Amino acid sequence: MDGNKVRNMEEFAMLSGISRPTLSKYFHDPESVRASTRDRIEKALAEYDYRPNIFAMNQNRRTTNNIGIVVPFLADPFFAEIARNLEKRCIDAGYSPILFSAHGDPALEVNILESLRSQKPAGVLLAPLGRASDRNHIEKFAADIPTVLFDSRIPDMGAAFVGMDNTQSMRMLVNYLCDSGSPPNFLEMRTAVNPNVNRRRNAYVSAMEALGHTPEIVRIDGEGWEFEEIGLQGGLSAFATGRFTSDTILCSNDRLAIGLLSAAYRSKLTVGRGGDSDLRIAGHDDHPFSRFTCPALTTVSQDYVSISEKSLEILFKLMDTEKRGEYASDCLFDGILIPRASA
Amino acid sequence: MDGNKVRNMEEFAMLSGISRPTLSKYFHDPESVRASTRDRIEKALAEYDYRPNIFAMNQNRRTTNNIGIVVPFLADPFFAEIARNLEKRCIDAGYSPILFSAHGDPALEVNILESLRSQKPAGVLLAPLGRASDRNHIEKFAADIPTVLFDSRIPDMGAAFVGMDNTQSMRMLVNYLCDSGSPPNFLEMRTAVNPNVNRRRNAYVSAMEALGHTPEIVRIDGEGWEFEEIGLQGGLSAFATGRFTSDTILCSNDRLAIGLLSAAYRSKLTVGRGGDSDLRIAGHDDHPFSRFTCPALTTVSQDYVSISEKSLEILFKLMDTEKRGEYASDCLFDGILIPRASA
DNA sequence: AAAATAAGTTGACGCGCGTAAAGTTTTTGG
DNA sequence: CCAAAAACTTTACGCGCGTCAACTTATTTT
Repeated sequence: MDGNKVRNMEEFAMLSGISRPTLSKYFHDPESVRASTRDRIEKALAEYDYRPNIFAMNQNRRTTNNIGIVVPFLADPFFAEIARNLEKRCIDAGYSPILFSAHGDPALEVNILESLRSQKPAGVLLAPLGRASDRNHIEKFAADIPTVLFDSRIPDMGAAFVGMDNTQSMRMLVNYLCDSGSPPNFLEMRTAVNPNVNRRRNAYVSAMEALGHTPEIVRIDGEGWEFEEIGLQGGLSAFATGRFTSDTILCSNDRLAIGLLSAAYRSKLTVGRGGDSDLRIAGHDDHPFSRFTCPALTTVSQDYVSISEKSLEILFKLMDTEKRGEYASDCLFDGILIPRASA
Repeated sequence: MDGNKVRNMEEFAMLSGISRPTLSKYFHDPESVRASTRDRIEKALAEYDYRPNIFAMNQNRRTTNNIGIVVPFLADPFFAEIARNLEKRCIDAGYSPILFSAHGDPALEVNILESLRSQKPAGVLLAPLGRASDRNHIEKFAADIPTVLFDSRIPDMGAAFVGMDNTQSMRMLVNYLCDSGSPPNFLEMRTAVNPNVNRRRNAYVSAMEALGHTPEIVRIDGEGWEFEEIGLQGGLSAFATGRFTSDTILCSNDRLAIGLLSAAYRSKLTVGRGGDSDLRIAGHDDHPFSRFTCPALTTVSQDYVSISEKSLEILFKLMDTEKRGEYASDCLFDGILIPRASA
């Protein structure tokens, strides 16, 4: 391009010899104009430096082509990874993803939704904070703007949800652990951050009972989203005070398990499924780092790809349709057991 | 609020009894109107549901109050963490951060800068991909929009940079390792993703030579940003073929070290600074997970807080001033040695 | 209390683009 | 080849807000 900066569409219309309404159509959807016209426009585009003013564009449109992606805690690689997946898919579908993290703060989550509102996004993919979320606020938001919740379900909410079947996955883990060694204790934080944890605990209990074992839940202190640190500190004190009644410990998620692995190491306890180890430890989520822990962590894989794919599939339907509520039913994926060296 | 949706500023002016130009001033800067007027406006704001249309607001402004934050790879918790820091500071300063990740893709990085351009951000904080970045493009961008580069310096670029002093930090690490045991080998990827790695290697070499030791560099194969996997695979094969000439290995960054720890574990090599261990391993960056590896990783801390603080401080100056170039000099922070159990 | 200053009001125009209506040209299809 | 359909052009208005000029009112200053 000449580097000739073109001020506005009017001027570009002059220079390109195409009328402004046609250009407007083109920029909204290049396929909506005749191929020959498209060629002429693109030739001019190559010659002159013009890009439509997005603010003026969006001012008059009811919705933009932005898609909001909101996660509760981006410093958690699990969410970073799924956000990456979602972003890529949005771009491929011709949308502009805008990424937000609530950083574990419910007030910030509300702020994000508010500012998202004024962005007039075409749709929003929201992994809520969970327990701490302002349920009412989210429900109103989802009523106004096409929204798909993922990862963490909020009970009794009439919005679309995509996530994993915690009951299935925990049962599978419990069965595996009982098959291959002693029945596990369940390790969780005293204050559950989201409903997934509750569901996992309940699934643990019923899976244990179904096998005729007595469930044993160990709760450790700690608030917030620094799960590894909580797992480490809680693990150290639990080992020191002998709170575990089994040599096998099933953690409510991988990050807690990573902390617990660290606690075991520091407590000179060996972890592994071999008979010569002191402990077996398993997690849940197939966190990106779980493959690299020492030993590698046995876990259940959340299928990032399927979840992000399905989330967007439903969101696009929601955006197309006016009949919301049609997709309000949950879409749950089965987890896949990832047996590694730790259990 | 009544929930009375107010369409536009005109209507809100009627309802509140304040003239539109004054409202406009208020929304641009609440302090710019008299306290009594401010009170009246805020009272009305509490009563009616009105928020200015951001698209119409930004259309006529030369810059918005958005600040772009661009990182090369958000699934790396190091960047997630620093992004969190930057975001928070932006919000506290009254700006709206917009977060982007290039996901390791140079083309995407260019796209991000392009779309950022049309967002008219007040400023941009950019951690470039590094070697793969389109240097020219970034330079032009920084010439037009107040930009502070961080983490990865791009050589011969007349833009402000905030980062750490790799030379200092590596020298410190080398000295520490040589003091406490045998001189280290240096482990790096064959294809450096960014200039930091080169600087670290050179610093390693000169620090070793200064101590009268022969530097020994081990390069492993692998492309992209999946450093842990590369460290694991490269480590496994390096251990198997006996490529290390020392029992102490200094990795060019923590993520590589995490992979190497995993490789050592799988190769039945014990890691630690005790005399009874087979290996010592150290990293660089104080990655959020390095505290939880088994054993915990000895490393050099990048001071997230100082870096993000300084980056924004310089950016704000850049945004205020027209005299760019004044802050073009590098601002480097010293690393802090974090000795842990691994070395 | 009058004069000087600061703050607010009224009225009007412009930003860049969406979009509708009416007319013209091009393409398509029988 | 001609009629119908599709695509394009011209013209014009509106969106919500920024901002300027000229004027009026409220607050300070001496």
